[in-house]
Amino acid sequence: MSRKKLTPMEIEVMQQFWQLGATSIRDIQDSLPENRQVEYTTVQTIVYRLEKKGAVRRTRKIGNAHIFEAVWSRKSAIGSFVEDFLALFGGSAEPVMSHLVDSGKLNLEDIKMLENAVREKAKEDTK
Amino acid sequence: MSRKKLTPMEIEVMQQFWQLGATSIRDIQDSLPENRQVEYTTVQTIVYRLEKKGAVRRTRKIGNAHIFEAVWSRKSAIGSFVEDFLALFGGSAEPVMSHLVDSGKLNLEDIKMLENAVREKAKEDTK
DNA sequence: TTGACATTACTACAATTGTAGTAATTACTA
DNA sequence: TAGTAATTACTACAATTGTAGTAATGTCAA
Repeated sequence: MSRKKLTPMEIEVMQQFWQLGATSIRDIQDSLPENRQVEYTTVQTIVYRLEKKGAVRRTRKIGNAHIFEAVWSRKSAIGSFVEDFLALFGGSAEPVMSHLVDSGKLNLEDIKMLENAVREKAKEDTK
Repeated sequence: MSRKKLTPMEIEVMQQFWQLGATSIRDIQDSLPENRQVEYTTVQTIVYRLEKKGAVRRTRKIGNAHIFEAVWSRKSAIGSFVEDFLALFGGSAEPVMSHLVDSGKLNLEDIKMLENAVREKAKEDTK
């Protein structure tokens, strides 16, 4: 069913849901980073759009306010983002990895953990 | 100077420049994947926008046609894409790596190469 | 119960993006 | 050199995105 894509601003709001769990629009607004403060109704619009896309849903009301929660997991959102990204640049993970190494975002420790993860996965897969 | 961001369609066209080198709009159009065929003037618009952003430039004319070439390298474009992506999801490379492992896009051989690359880089850095 | 404050539901709007049409111009061919 | 085919330069336009305003409604405290 190929879920609709999220825009950067929508992701930013989703981050808050992933962090806070079920919560109100006001709380989302308050939890945005200082340098990203926007009006209440701006957050509201984004949340409504996320709802329309199926990324969040209303769960209940507290007083006057609707409480929303994420429907899409962070993991899956990251997954489709990475997939789209890779597709755009040819489908291979290599260029991304190269960049991470070049920019110093990956050290030997990270590599070690990755290696273990890959081994684990291999074990899982053959089970 | 924080270069302007490229849209997905613009990236798609840049891919062709990176592949073909200096070339004409017609050739870009022809080289797009079959499932992405668009009108000549569509490609033209994208190229003009890329030119405005400084991502490509005109080099010379062949007959009637302008020849354009990439100004921004593939490597740097990928770099800023990855950076933006990471920033959006918290700045750490971890979630991306996890996805690559989970989706089977990284195997032990890839890891080995990464490890070497990291070691090489470490050596470079201390030099 | 009522009035103030919060929240909702709805509308707006400019910039960007993907897509393409059209008119004018250029260049090669017969 | 004149006609035609390609290319350019310019314009258009709907959908999406980021941002927010406004009017109506709901809720709670006094």
